[in-house]
Amino acid sequence: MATKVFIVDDHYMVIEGIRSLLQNETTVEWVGHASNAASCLAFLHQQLPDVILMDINLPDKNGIELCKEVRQLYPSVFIIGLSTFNQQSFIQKMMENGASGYVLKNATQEELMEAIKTVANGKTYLSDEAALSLRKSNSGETPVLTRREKEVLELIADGLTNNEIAAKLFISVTTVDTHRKNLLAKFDSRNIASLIKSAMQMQLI
Amino acid sequence: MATKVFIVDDHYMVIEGIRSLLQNETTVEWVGHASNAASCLAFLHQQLPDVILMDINLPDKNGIELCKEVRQLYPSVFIIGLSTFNQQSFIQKMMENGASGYVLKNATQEELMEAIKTVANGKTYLSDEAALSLRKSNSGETPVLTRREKEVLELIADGLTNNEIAAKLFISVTTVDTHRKNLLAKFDSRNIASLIKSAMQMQLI
DNA sequence: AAATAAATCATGGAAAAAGGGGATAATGTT
DNA sequence: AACATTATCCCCTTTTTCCATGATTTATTT
Repeated sequence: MATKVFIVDDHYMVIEGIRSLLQNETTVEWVGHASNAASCLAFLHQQLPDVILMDINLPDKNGIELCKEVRQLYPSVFIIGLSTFNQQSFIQKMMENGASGYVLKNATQEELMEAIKTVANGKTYLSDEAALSLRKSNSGETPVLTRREKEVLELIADGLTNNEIAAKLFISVTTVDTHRKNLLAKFDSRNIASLIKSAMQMQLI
Repeated sequence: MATKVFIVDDHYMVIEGIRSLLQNETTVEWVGHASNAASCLAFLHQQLPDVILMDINLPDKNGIELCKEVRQLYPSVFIIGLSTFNQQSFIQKMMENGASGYVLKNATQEELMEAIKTVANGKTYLSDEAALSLRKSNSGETPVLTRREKEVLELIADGLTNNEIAAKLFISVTTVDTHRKNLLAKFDSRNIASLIKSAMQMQLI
């Protein structure tokens, strides 16, 4: 029996591309597509595919959240993350939220088919590039922030001073200062300017 | 006679999508595709299309530079920028470097066809979203920086202090401080943290 | 229960940035 | 030549950040 595949992507050209790649495959059945999270959920209410190819950038909700929701509601449906960029943070978050695979949009037909087949069998598929950039990120760079640190970081980036942050979070200024110091250490930055730049590049803000 | 169209995009799925969208069109002839700047230039050496659909993110060179080069070498070839995002800065730069149009990757078949037809006739085509975000950027926000200010901004973002920047640029610290103050004013920021965030969002760093 | 990690608070001092004011030379534009 | 912009320079004050060092109370995990 053919594997039922559903696509969620807001880029018409990508949907067309995938459709064209899959149309000659007999082991795969295209059951439909959605261009946003809402219509994806509506579709799943009617019919369940085996595998969903899901873009991480959607207009109404980000794919990472949608991934989590779908997995909770329908544990039998496996999800493959789909993205233009192979950014560690995205791949990681997607996998943490229940995705079974990750494929870049420059994947070949063979790669895509292998991903679908692998994931449909309950296994995990990572494209070579994605696996590489995951390993790279785990073996260095991207710091792991605590909840509080993230919170403080956001406020710093919004231009608040330590005093203002302290007032806002109902904590002492010295505590904010400590968080700030820890942030600088974790990012290996000399000052807030370069810290913000790094954090933005790593998509942490 | 059919309009000869060539595609430069490093995403296989997008190429497939466009090919599929164009294959039933009799007024358009698909003459080939390239997945990077180098092989695009190699192709043009052999054969000249009427219109090139060009992604702005390419592995070896960014589409903006490639656009400029192609227009200088082959003024008869018109270029349509192609991108996932409708970011003012990209659209603007692409148009400044000789592109005749800009289309988002979520464009419909009709939109794409209209863009190709319009551009092939030597006119300009901007997708609605692109035109909107261009107007938005021109009518506010994004500050215009001088050469020196940009230079200083980069160094600040790299974590250098005023003293270090002064030493590096062979100017006085007070001058650097003035540039800093002007930057803060232009970005309407209270401090460097929020300035860097804004500048990163506006793709100025 | 013990160990680890996270969040909290503190002191004191040096360095840097932010905010206010003003001024002159060099370029580019009309 | 007149004007506008850009780049350069200076002083002074206050605020904020950065740095070093240390410590206590909550979670969280083993």
